[in-house]
Amino acid sequence: MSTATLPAQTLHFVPAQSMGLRQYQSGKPVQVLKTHCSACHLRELCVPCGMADDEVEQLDHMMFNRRKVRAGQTLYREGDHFQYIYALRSGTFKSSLTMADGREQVSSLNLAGEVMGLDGVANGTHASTAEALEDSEVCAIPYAHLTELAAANSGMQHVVTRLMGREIVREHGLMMLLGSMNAEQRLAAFLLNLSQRLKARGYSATEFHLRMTRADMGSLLGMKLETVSRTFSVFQKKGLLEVDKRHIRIVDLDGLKREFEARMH
Amino acid sequence: MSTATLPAQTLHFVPAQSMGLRQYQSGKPVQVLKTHCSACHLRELCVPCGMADDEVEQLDHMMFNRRKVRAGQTLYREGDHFQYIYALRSGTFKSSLTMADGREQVSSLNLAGEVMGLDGVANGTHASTAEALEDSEVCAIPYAHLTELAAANSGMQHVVTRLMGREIVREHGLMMLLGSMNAEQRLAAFLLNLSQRLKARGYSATEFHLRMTRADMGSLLGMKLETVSRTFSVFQKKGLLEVDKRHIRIVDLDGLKREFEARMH
DNA sequence: CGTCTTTTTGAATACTGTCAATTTAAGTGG
DNA sequence: CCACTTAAATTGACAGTATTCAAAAAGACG
Repeated sequence: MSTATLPAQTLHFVPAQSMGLRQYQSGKPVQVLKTHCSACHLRELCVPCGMADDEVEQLDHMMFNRRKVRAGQTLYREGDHFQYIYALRSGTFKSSLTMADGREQVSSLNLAGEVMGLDGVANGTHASTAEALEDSEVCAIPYAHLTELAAANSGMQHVVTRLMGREIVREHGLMMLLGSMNAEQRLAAFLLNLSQRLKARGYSATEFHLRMTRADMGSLLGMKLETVSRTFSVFQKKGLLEVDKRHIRIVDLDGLKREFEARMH
Repeated sequence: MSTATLPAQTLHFVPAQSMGLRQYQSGKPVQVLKTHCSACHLRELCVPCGMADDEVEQLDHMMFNRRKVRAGQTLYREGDHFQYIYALRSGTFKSSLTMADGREQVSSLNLAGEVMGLDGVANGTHASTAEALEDSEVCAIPYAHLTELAAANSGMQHVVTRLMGREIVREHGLMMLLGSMNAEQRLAAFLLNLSQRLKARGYSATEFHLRMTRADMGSLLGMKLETVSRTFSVFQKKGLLEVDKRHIRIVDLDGLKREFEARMH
C-alpha cells in the first residue's frame, strides 16, 4: 500500500463552457463540470495511478462528467444497470449489500481517489449500493467508453483489470479480518487501515472524523454496534485512543499496531 | 448462478504431436497436451462461458498447455511471479493466504471449470497459494498472451474483466457469510453452494465427497475445526445430512435451505 | 503393525450478542 | 428560544454461542 503524502488539496475545476461544451436543461444552460485526470490532485491514487503521461492524456480526452452526491443519497443501487464506474473526487461513501433476509451488510468504506462500481462488470448490474456519508463529488466514467479506449490502446487495457485486481486483494484482506480476528483486532485493523489511507491523502494519520455510525462499522467488521462501542472504550482505557463520538485521536499508534498483531492464543 | 446440468464428462485430449508440436526435456521427447476450448466439456462453465463461437475459436489458437498437479502439490505460491491464470480441467484446489502471524487462511475451494490465479493481476505477483486437494489437471493460460489477443479483438477484452468480476462477486458473498452468519448458517451455506456447483458440473447435488479437512473448512468459514465437526453432528441429528467423515449425503435439501435462511433472531 | 493425521466429543472458559436503560446530540416545529 | 422527537452512542447485566483444552476413536500410510 502506498504511503506517499499528497500535497494539500487544490481542486481543479474545468467549466464545460471553457471547453466549448454547453448542456441545456429545462431551457437554461447548465454548466457541466468536466475533469482532466492529468490536473487532478488525486492522480497518484486514482485511476491514473501507475500510468504513463501519454496514457493519462488519453483519459483527459474522455472528460469525465462530475456529479455531486449529497449526504445520504445513493450513487447507484443494487440491481441498477451498470453503465459507469465512479472515481471519488471528494467525500466519503459506504458500499453495502442487501442480504436474503433484508438486512444490510456494509462491504466497504470509500475515500477520495478510490473507484466504485466495479462489481457491476460481472453481470451488467450493480451488486452493491453506494451511499454518500457526506456531501461528495465523483467522476462518472462511462465503462463502455473506457473499454473502447482500451481497444485502441493496449496500454490502457490494464487500467480496469488493475483496478479490479486491487478490489480482489482488498476483499482478501477483509476476509482474513472477518475469518480470524477478534473484536479488538478487527477494530484496530480498521482504524490502522483508515489512518494509513487518510495519511496517503494528505490528512492526519492520527486524528480524524469517522463518517460511519457504530452500526455501519459493526456491519463492516462483522460485530454488533454495542461491541464496537465497547471496544472503543477499551482502547480508550488502554490509552491507545481518545474517542469522542466519531472524533478519533490515535494516541499510541504502535500500541494499536501491537493490538492488531496480537495473536488470539 | 448457473444451474445447467452438463453432459457426462468426456475428456478431450489433443496430443501436441498431432499438431506438429513437440517439446524436449532432458533429451527425450515429452508429449505436451494442448487444449481446444471449443471441444472442452467445461466450455459452458469455464473461460469460454458466454463467448461467441468465433471468439472461442480464437482461444483455440492459443492452445493452452495442460499441467498435472498431484494432490498436495501447489500450482503457484503467494509471492510467485504472476504469469499464467489457470483453468481447472479436473480435480479440486484450495486457495489460501498466509496471515501476518504465519497462520493459513483458506480463501476458496475451486472446482473444475473455475479459473484460478486472477489475484495476481493487481501487483504482478500471486496474492494466494493454490494447492491441489486431489490429483488435478489445469490449463495454463499465459496472461500476456490473453491481453495481446484482447488488443486485437475487442470482443475478447471482457473475458478477463468478466472473470475478475465473478471473483469480486464471489468474495462479496463470502464476506456476507463471515460478517453475519452463525456456525450453522455458514456450514449450510457452504454445503448448498457446493451442492449447486457440483450439480452444474453433472455430479450429484445431494451426495458428494468433501476434499477439505475440517480445519480447512473452518478456516474458509471463519470457525474452528471442532465447531465444524459439531455442526455436522447437529445437522445429522436434525436429519438434514448423513455424514461419514468426508462423505456427505444431503437428506433434506429444503431443510438445509431453511437452516441457511434462518434469521439469527 | 505402529505412527501420524483427522475426526469426534466432553467440559470449562471466554467472548460476543441481546436486552434494557440512560445520555447526548441533532433536528423539528411551536 | 425552548420543548419535543428522533437517532446515535454508551454502559450494565445476563444469555448464548463458539473456542479452548483434553481425550479417545478411526483412518491413512509407510
